[in-house]
Amino acid sequence: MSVIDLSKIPVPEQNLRSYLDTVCETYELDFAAYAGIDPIQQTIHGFVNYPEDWQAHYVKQGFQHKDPALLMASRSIAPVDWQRLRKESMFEKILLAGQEFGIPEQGLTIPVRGPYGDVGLFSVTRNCTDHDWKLLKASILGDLQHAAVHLHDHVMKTNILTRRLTHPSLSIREIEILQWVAAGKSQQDVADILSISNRTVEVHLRSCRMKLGALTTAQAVGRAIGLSMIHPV
Amino acid sequence: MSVIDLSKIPVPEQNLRSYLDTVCETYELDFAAYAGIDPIQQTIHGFVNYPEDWQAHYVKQGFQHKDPALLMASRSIAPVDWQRLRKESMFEKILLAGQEFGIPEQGLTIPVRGPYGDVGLFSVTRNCTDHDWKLLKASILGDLQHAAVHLHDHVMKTNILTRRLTHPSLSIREIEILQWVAAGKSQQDVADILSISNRTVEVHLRSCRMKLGALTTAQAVGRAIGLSMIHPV
DNA sequence: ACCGAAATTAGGGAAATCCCTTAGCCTTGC
DNA sequence: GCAAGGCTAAGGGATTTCCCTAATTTCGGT
Repeated sequence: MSVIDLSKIPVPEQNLRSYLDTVCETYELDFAAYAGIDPIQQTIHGFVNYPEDWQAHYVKQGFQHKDPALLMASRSIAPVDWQRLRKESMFEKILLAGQEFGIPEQGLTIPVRGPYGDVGLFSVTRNCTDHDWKLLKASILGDLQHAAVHLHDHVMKTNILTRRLTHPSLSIREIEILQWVAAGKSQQDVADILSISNRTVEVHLRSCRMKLGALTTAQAVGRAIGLSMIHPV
Repeated sequence: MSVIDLSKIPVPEQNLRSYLDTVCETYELDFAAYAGIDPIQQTIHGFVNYPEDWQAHYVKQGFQHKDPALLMASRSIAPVDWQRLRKESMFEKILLAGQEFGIPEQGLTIPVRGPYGDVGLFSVTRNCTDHDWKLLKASILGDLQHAAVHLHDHVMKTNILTRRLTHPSLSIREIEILQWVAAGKSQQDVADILSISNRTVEVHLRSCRMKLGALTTAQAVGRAIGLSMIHPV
């Protein structure tokens, strides 16, 4: 449950954190942050270009699990402007704490989702008036949205979050059978569909459970979906 | 600042079609289309400003279930340029069929996901050379991304899809029990944990299955995870 | 305050799954 | 060629899930 600084992880290409810097420079922003939610463990991994001390304070207080900006954005399709959160006490608290570290009041969090329940939250901040913020936002929102998608796509492709999503190796047959079970078929149904014995189906399912470390078939289905090895039907 | 404010568009669906027209005019595009995928029934609802006859032909052929542009975009985070699909025979077939109705070769499909497993696919097309398309794309991709997000957000906030999604409202008890089952607990385990009868647990699970339209508990777990109602454990 | 819909609680019996075991055939890799 | 692992198949018995029914409680609406 700790925030991992992805910028310290060796990435074949460019340092992701410097990408945030570039975004800030390009769009006249103060800070930018990316937080990726691991769809399996529900942990949050992030990298930011906030000041180190604010980052430390933020994590120490466990703000990443309470921050209304992240919570609301993780339930939203459209970007969430922090102005809409001002009435919330928890947000006020975080904002107040952030002021001591020079964190601006104006901000915006953009959610991006992938097909496997993965979520990326891209936040940017700027110290300015409400009016200026509105103007700035309107002019760069499209680009920020694009940047957010690009960022999350890149993170998911460079195995940072997905590394553990591909490891347990079910055989093709096992995945095939588990997919049918996830589609609501009984063992006998699957046996008939695949023209094999229901006993055989059961052996494969047991193998699936063992490999996935699941106690029941239902749990195995859940894990396999969480691991994006099969899809919910 | 060429982004269109979707929030000012009235509710009825006919106006969404006119929004597509507006997008096309603004960005010098020929056609635009939106397709929303119901995560439960796996059905596709859409509206387009393609010619009526192409639309009819497309649906009649069942292309919405085979179209590589839709399939790939529904598994992608980033937008999918149709140029990347040219090698696929099915795409070639659809493109060839579309040519008779004046459907351009250049196109782009942008996926947008919501927190409930809902997916919106926003496609635009333009008849031009590869080079011109590349230039156009680079200049408007951010805005299109933004438009796609607001389109899907708007549809989800007003449309039938939303009703389908918010309606499978499992009770707190049902979610609690399904979450335990997803964690590998048996009915009796859950009964002991919650200090209720295993019969009661079973009834709740049956209710879960019914509400989620699932045939088996394993399928219900899968769907609930797909809908982010519970988490894989 | 009352009614109805939904949630929560169970029991009994039928059906399916799960576990342990053995075993032949085929492919892949060293 | 041989070993390892995947796919197939099966019996028997214990456990679990599933289906039908039904009582009690809770809660929003008139």
